[in-house]
Amino acid sequence: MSANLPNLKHLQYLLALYQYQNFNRAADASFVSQSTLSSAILKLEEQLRCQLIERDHKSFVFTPHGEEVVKKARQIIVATTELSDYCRHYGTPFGGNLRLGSIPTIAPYLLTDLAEICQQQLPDVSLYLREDTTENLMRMLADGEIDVAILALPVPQHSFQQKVVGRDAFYITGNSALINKVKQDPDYHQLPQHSIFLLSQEHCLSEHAVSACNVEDQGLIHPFYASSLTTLIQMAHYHKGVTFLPQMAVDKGVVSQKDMALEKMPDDMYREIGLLWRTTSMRQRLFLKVSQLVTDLLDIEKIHKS
Amino acid sequence: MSANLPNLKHLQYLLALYQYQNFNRAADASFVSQSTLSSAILKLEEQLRCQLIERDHKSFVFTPHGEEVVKKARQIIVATTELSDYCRHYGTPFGGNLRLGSIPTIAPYLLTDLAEICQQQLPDVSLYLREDTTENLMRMLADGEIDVAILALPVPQHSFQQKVVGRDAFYITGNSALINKVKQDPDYHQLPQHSIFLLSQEHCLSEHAVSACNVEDQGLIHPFYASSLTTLIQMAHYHKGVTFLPQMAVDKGVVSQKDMALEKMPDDMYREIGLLWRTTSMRQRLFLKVSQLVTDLLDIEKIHKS
DNA sequence: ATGTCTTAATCACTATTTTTAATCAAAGAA
DNA sequence: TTCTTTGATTAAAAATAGTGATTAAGACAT
Repeated sequence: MSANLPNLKHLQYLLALYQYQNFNRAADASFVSQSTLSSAILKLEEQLRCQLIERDHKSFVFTPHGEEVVKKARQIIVATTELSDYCRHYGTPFGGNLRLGSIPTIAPYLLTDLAEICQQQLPDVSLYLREDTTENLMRMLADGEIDVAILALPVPQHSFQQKVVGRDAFYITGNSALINKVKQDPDYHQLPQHSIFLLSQEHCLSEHAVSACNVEDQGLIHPFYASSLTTLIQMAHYHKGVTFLPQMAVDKGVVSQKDMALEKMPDDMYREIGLLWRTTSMRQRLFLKVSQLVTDLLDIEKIHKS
Repeated sequence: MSANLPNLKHLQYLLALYQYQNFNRAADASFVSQSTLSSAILKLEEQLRCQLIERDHKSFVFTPHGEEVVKKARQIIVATTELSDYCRHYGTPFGGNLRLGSIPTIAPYLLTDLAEICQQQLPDVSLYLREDTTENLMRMLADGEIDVAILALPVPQHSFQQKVVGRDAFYITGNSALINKVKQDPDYHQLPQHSIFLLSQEHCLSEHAVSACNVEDQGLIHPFYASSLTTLIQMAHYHKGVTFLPQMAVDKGVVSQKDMALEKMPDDMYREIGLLWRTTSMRQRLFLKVSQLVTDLLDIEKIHKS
């Protein structure tokens, strides 16, 4: 019935070749000789009965078909690695490496606390942290480069397991006069031109803030976009404008300038925080535990606040 | 970085062993000797560093952990088989074997037409049909035993790709006097005790019909449940009761008794028909084509009807 | 008790596959 | 030119998979 399936090692070599686009470097990275890698690819092509790369005497390119095969091969290797890891840590489900990714508007304010709590509650887990954009983290999650992502929801269509771990309220900060104005009448359109400062496009926080406050009007928003929360605050401060901050950043005291006002926004303005992992992962128990820890963390901050 | 992954062949042997629960039979089914299979399992256990089966001198049982490994191994083998199939039929995306499953209240009325249209529109596809319950078909889909399922929606939580292909109206048929009564006043509670006949539990049609008509009242429903639509009709006929039929069955003339009335139910009483396939499949183009064919089929019947 | 089955594990051996080191030919670069 | 870098090729070595025969241990009938 089922046919002659390719060798997993060969699929790994294929992935390395795709990554390095060079036989020698791919071979080095795989700790095998160049000829091993070369013949593995030939063997794969023979076995699958289709051309994966187009050879051009000196160099090569992947065929469109070859790229599809790479994608699928990656899925297979990820799944098998999951199996292997699962077995290696059987008996200690709350152990092993945990590669966790988060976005720049969460990571600095949540992960230090999380790391500390993990060390207490999950002493056998080795935590590896990674900070990147939502988009990149999703790719890394799919490719098995990280195990869990902590993101601001909602996240574009995906097929991961998702667990909501809490809400993170929005705050408005900046020039006291402007803040007071808005505090009395929460209509942002009364603000001066270019007085709202935002993070650059790739940060989902801007999106959330804009949609939460109905300030799509480009005139209000300053055309220069900051690349981190700290520069964002400094910009708003320097130019006497306002900006939006998530509660977890506020709690960590990112607003230290004395002449800056800070107001919590209405209760319905918040972002949801969620944990994501591969549906196929075999470590759901650990991830659920971690999501509980994060939930507790967010709750504690909230209680502490009130 | 990534470890020493198990051999796919070994995983296949493990699946065979799980299926047959016997080394000799599993070895035969895998076309290898018993010693090969035995050492493959040992090798796997050594490589994964965990016990998969508990040996009891003469026989064995899978450990709970071993069963988890089997599940994951099945995923891996399915994915790799998809890869292999995809390559084998590269260039002819509308070719190859198509193993399609459907439920007993759809299959007999839809699949003959579908088979005919497939032969015309997809001459290079070899269609294999399979009839079973929703639950079993979902398992078979997950395990790669079939490629697509045509089911009545909604289907319990799942992680398959789903495409709605049409609506199938409900009809009521049976004793003319009862049907007339209901026709004038669509309250089913006026019907005599035990006058509503249904299919047995495992057919989702009953569920849909019951929830569509609000006849949860057990008194109305006859305690004997039919196991197919034709026996269902005969039961309703013989006992002068009524029953519900899907339009596709009606269109195929399942109600031939002269003294049986047949009425279409209100427009909002229908079941949705959907195609499901593995999200991981590499043949989405084919499946979308097939779902289009089914959509057309259901539409044509509808037009033909009106 | 005794012999016969059936079970999975083990052993010595062979066949196959994978990997290697060394070499080759082609294309650029210095 | 000469040197380097590219991937392919070769033959030999190493690793792995597979085989048949054998073993040990329980099940079961006589």
